Amino acid sequence: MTAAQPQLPVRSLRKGERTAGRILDTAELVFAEKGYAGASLRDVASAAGLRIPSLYNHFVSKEALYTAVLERGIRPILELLTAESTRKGAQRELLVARVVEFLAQHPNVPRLVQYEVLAGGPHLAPMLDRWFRLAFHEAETTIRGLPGARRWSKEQIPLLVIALYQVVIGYFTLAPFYHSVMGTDLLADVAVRRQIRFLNELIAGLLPDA
Amino acid sequence: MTAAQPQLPVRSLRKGERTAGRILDTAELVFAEKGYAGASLRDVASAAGLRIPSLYNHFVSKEALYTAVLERGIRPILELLTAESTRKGAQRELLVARVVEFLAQHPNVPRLVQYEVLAGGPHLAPMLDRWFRLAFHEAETTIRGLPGARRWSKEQIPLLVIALYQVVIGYFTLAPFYHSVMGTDLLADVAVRRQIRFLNELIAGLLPDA
Amino acid sequence: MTAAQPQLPVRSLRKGERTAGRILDTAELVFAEKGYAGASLRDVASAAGLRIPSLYNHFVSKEALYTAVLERGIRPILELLTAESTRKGAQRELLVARVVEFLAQHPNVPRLVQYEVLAGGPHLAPMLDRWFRLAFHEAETTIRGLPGARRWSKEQIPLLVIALYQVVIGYFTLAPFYHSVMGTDLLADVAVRRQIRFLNELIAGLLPDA
Amino acid sequence: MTAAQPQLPVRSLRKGERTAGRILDTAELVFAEKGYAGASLRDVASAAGLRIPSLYNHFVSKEALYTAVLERGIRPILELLTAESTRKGAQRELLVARVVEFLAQHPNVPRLVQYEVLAGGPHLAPMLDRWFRLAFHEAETTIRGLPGARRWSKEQIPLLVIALYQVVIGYFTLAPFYHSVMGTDLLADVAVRRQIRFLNELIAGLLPDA
DNA sequence: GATGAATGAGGATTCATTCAT
DNA sequence: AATGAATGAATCCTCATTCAT
Repeated sequence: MTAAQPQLPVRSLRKGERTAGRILDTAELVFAEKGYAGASLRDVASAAGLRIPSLYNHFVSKEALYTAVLERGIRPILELLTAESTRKGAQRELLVARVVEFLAQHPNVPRLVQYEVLAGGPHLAPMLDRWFRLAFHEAETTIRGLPGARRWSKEQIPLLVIALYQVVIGYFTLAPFYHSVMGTDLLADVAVRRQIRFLNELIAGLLPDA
Repeated sequence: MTAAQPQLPVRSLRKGERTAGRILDTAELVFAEKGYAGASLRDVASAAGLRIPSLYNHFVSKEALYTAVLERGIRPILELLTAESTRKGAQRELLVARVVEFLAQHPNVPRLVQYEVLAGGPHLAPMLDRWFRLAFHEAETTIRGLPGARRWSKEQIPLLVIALYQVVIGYFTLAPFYHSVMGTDLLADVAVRRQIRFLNELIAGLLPDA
Repeated sequence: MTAAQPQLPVRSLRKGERTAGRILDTAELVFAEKGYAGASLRDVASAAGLRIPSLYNHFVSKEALYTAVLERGIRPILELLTAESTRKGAQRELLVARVVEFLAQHPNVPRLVQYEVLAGGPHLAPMLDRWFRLAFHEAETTIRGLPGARRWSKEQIPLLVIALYQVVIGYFTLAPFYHSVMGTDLLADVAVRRQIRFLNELIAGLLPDA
Repeated sequence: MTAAQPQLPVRSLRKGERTAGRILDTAELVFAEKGYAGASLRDVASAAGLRIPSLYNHFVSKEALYTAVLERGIRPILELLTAESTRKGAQRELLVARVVEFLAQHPNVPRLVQYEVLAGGPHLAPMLDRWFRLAFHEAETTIRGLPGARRWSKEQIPLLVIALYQVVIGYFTLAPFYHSVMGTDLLADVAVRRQIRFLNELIAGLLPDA
């Protein structure tokens, strides 16, 4: 507050901000595992090394914490999409790779989104709404501009978008369950790279360049 | 259920069975909407026109009711898959159509499955386990036997199966949210038929016959 | 439910109704002692010999219980006033006596009312509102019709009503505190009879008949 | 407060004392509105433009703050009574006027007192105890010495005191509620003067000089 | 078979208080 | 002197479950 704190580095966070970040991290994990209804503040607090009331020093309610988690998780994807949407279509392979790589590093996010979609989410995350509309419209127009899109009728384009969305998101959504049932860890590095390659070939198959 | 109840017409069910069925129906809806954690017996009971304790005359616990709902929802798909798996590969288009048609008529089922998969399900539904393994292995071997499979490497086949699974299931999972956000009802008859056609073309595109 | 319960006497209450009544009784006491904010459901439950959740089998919330207590306490006075208001003015001594006797037998009621008045009550007890308006208007017109009212100016009548209200109610409101501080029990039978006599003389002094 | 702080002008208060005074002011308001149980330190702090922990720099606990508010509110009345009690009986009209005027300028005080009386106060305000005993005894002996007291029996004198107490205090206690229900502001200047006149006439009626 | 009543366990949230800064 | 952060205790309330009717 006074000018007498000179050497405080720009990057450093105050204690409260660090705690809030830690809460966000653990809450993201808990919500991604159990969904909003299934997650209790007790889970979040104990995973964060706090008592329940302490959470209220950083977030005004369970719901506020949840939406904060959601916002923080989704915003980067949003930015990725809006940034990439200005580029030329030829770089669409890169976009898929980037999104998948981000999701692979934040595997909680697709789970949060899936839970939210299942719950009918909008009332909990109005921003999800925007994102969906944006992403789907964006994808549709992008695909329509591709030469390979001639294979699909006008009404099939949205179905293609939905399908791609499910393939991309669902891979991560399914991962833990797939691991426990089939024994294969889809989140391992090799697996993710393989999935990126697969997705590119899939897209190439569905939207051939020539 | 057995023929050993002489003085009742074959089709008729005892009152208790009718009530149990009604409970299953409403519970399926409630669980599909809110997931296991988010659904309360109060929701189920009031939707069924009963008081909570009455549920216990038909199911020993919330969990038992839930697994009964799950079993009843999944069994037909299981039977569909095992029955179809004995047929020749040329009929795979039919299989997709049948599965999708079943899901379209029971749109709660894919939602139940998705919630369950997200929750890490096995401990709640041991039968889901069997089904997954079976379905995925079945699908893999079926695909491997197709001529169009040459396009995909051995390691990509499971990814293809996962992708197809997500595309089929996810269509219904997403439907309510898609409706509320985009205004299009994916569960309408036309939409479902369009999706079946789309899926056949998609499969044809990914696994060309020649 | 069936006609097979013949000898059930009309007066008898079902178990649930008895319990609800008991809860109302103890809640009245607790709320009268501590006010709405100061009373906890724990107090009420343990005084009623129940656990807290059981209260919710009979009242949907703390507030609902509170308003039920308030209604039950105030209604008889309301009826007393409306019934008496049709009588001739000469019997006003009787009215005071009746009200005071009722309050003496239900000493919680004036305390509930006082707490409620202090808290600004209306939002908790919309019926209190009606009662107040009714009682004050009633009293004003009654007093205006008396010969002794000539002593007071038009603007003083409401003040007289307020004063009488405070004297009547306040006697019981003050009783427990007065007892603990001065050692005199204002709720004892003799004391109440003395107060009735005093009130009549007071009224006679303020509104002399001739 | 003491003259021993040379370099500060006599009237000025240190910053801390100013803050403490502000806290007392807002706490008085909050406690008068909601009572001790219904008021939270959050209410007090935010009304005072502070955060909760800051209150503890000035008062060691909620209870200490409360009793400080009570003391500060009641002391002037106490002083008024003890000072006036030495005067001659003929000036009793002045006494009533002074008390009522003080209460009109500090309408929170009668509310605090009423809440406290309802709650059975002594344990929270041992000083209230003294005051009550003093005030009631004082009033009794004063009244007994008046010529008009012959109308009342020995046992009725305390009842008369109680009645007068209720009339004086209750006017202010009722004011906010009366305002919201009847639309008349009893705390307005005219209303207060009218009440003073009314009280004098009331006393004159009950204790006629001749 | 249906239900009112009762309850242990747990839900989110508020509160008064403390302490380090 | 002011406050952000932390917390034990208690708040109201919901939940799944049981039992007597």
